[in-house]
Amino acid sequence: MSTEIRTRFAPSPTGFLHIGGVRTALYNYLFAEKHKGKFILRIEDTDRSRSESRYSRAIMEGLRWLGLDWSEGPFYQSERGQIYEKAIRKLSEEGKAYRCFCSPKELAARGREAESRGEPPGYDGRCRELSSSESGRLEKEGRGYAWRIRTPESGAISFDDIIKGNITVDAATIQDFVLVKSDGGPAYNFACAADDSDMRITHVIRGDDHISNTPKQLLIYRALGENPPRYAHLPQVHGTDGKRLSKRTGAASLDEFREEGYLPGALRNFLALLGWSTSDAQQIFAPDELKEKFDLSGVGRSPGVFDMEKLRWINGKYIRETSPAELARLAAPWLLRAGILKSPEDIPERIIEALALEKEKFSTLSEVPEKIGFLLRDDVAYDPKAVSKRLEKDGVIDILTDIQNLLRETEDFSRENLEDIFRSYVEKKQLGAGKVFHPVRVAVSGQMKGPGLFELLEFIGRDKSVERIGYALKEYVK
RNA sequence: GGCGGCAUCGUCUAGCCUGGCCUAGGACACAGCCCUCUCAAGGCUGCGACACGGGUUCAAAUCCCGUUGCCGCUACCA
Repeated sequence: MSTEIRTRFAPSPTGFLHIGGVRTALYNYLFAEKHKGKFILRIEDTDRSRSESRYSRAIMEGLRWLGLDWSEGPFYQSERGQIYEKAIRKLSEEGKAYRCFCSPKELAARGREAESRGEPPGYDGRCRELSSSESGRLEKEGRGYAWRIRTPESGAISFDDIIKGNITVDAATIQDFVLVKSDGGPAYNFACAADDSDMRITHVIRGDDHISNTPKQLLIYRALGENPPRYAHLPQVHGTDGKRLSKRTGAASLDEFREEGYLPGALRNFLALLGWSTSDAQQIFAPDELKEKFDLSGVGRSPGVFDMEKLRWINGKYIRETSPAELARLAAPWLLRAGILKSPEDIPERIIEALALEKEKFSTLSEVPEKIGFLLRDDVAYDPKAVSKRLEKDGVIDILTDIQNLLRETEDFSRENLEDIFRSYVEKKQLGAGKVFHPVRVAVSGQMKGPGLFELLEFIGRDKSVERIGYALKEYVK
């Protein structure tokens, strides 16, 4: 019988969800899904002064938006005190942890001293061999204390990382680090290992900035007498400048991507590819295809740079595959803000039609208003460049006049029929198609770019088209 | 400083474990062409990389050693 795969995402609520963290969450989710296991959410809020519940809420909302639904949790470390107390009691009884009465101030001072002497800073082991009577006396004096682990003085600690391979560290380089802080709360490594153990996590998938923590956590597992999970350390994600991803290099928090108008599916697709790939280098994945194909063996070892251009490309691909009606629903917040849409509940058919005409031109949802605005406004904004290039030319006056007359008489204003009319006119007059199409396009829309001419005319309608050509003739054509 | 990690086109990467099929493949971006009424989309072509130096071998991107560079940890932060 194979054991259930259990992964977890363990953010600390000290800020908004960073895009690197999102990728970590995604890999954990995908790995668990692929193996029909569980994906657990654990909020690491042991830093009482920096943790805020609004961040926890934002993190969860972000994960839900991305579709990374967790199967257990959220568990808050701040509510799991009994777990850590029980563990520390066991360790203390077995002599694997001890109380340290040195205050942070003293520690810092001794650390600086050691450094000035050219020695490595860090804990000097002063309280390690305190007798129980001394220890009791110090406690009665009312001195605060922290719990430290008794670390081995020699030997090798090694583990086989799924991504990085075998990693070995000399135990002597690991100090007696703090397990429980003097405020009674667990320190990171302790809370993490105690929880991973308690939650029966089978695979710890996290950023490789945690590699140096792993031996410490292994030591805790060993002291607890538990079997450690498998570890998979993901390479970091950097910005274009090679540093940690930040606002300066584009965007850093999930919310920013959401506000820019990236689709959750596109972001998942992009993030999955940032560090992972299939051997055939597939770029675009259908819904649910990621969780089938994802595999930790396809994760690379080297850090990656967040490529905004590629994200835009993927997002555009996803937008092109979205139906106009769905797209209208998704773009509603931006349309609303631009004043193009009045109510998100009631999306006019006309907006959906406009979207259908311009769909392949958006990279993000935030670009939608500016790109369909010219189709929907009543007054045409004539682009000066378009006017000078396509209207202020010889022969335009005759062409527009002819076309205006033809359109005025046209009952069937469908794109197909319009095309027939234009084609036969062009043929009859022995003109190049562009010679006719371009001025009409500008006269009717004010722009040089846009949908195909016949779709454009059909969309605008006969009366408006005729009227606009008349206006252009009067105002712009010489 | 110590310890650990990483190193293929500008970017994401395939290949590395199990040397030869690699005159190093794909994707984004960029350039050109095609399609075409414009802009896109799409198609095609091009540009473009094994960090450096030694070794092992008939043969190295792939194995070994060293150098360099970048990153992380070295907290009673997580």
